[in-house]
Amino acid sequence: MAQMKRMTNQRHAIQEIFGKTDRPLGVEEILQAGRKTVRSLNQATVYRNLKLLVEDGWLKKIDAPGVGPVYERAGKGHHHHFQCRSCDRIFEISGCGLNERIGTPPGFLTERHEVYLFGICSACRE
Amino acid sequence: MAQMKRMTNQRHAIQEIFGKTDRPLGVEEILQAGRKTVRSLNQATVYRNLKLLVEDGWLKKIDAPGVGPVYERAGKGHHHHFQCRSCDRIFEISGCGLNERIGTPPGFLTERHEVYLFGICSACRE
DNA sequence: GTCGTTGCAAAGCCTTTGCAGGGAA
DNA sequence: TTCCCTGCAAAGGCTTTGCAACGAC
Repeated sequence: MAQMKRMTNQRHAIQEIFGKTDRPLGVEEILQAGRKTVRSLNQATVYRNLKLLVEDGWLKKIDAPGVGPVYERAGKGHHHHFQCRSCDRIFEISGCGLNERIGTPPGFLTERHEVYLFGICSACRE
Repeated sequence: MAQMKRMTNQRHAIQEIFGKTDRPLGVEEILQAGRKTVRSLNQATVYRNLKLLVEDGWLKKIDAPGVGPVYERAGKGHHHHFQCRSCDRIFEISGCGLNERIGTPPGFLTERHEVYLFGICSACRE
């Protein structure tokens, strides 16, 4: 578990952003949104806080294929993600629909899985 | 489509590697394996040829979460991948196991999907 | 006053690119 | 001979790290 011993304006600003979004956010989005609250907010600070918040179990890092890492609140229950090939944004999708038993090779042990859907989001379809 | 106008020892060495493996390979693995045939093989050459072979439709690039990109022969039919958290190697798994009608949000259009299983491969379990 | 945090700049990775020489056709 | 391709080194993009100043408690 991380230190997280002091609450700063910067960290508070970053955490607040995740209360106002329903989709995972990338580093640059977080930086831009955070600067609306703390104008001096630095990239390195964002990286450091994201790392701490992940270690602390408050955030979850998602490595969606192709785009960089995105972050969402941890503890949301089992779900997967949709990635728009037009705007590159990631969206949360509910449910799972995967039969895990299928395909695990003999002798292998499957512990978890991730499903990514790719396509066009509703905003980009219009 | 790419140029690919001349066959070089370097490119031939890289292509040959994919005839001898049953799992997707990363850049470093390809470089090391290729140097067994062409000792002067350079990283930049590997990157350039991988890009050309993907554009040419001979290879497929897979962005597995967490590890860097890996490459496999194209045209293998619909399948997904297993990633070992011990050795980080990626394995091909047959079949799909995904219920197609899962969770695409209203207004979204799903065009394709990827499934990643994570766990321990048989070699690492021993 | 402590010492965790921040901003800035430098340093690290990984990947791409510029360039001159080399080799396939 | 042509000009695509390679090796090398430099440059890019993203992320991490060192360090002095700052500020939460």
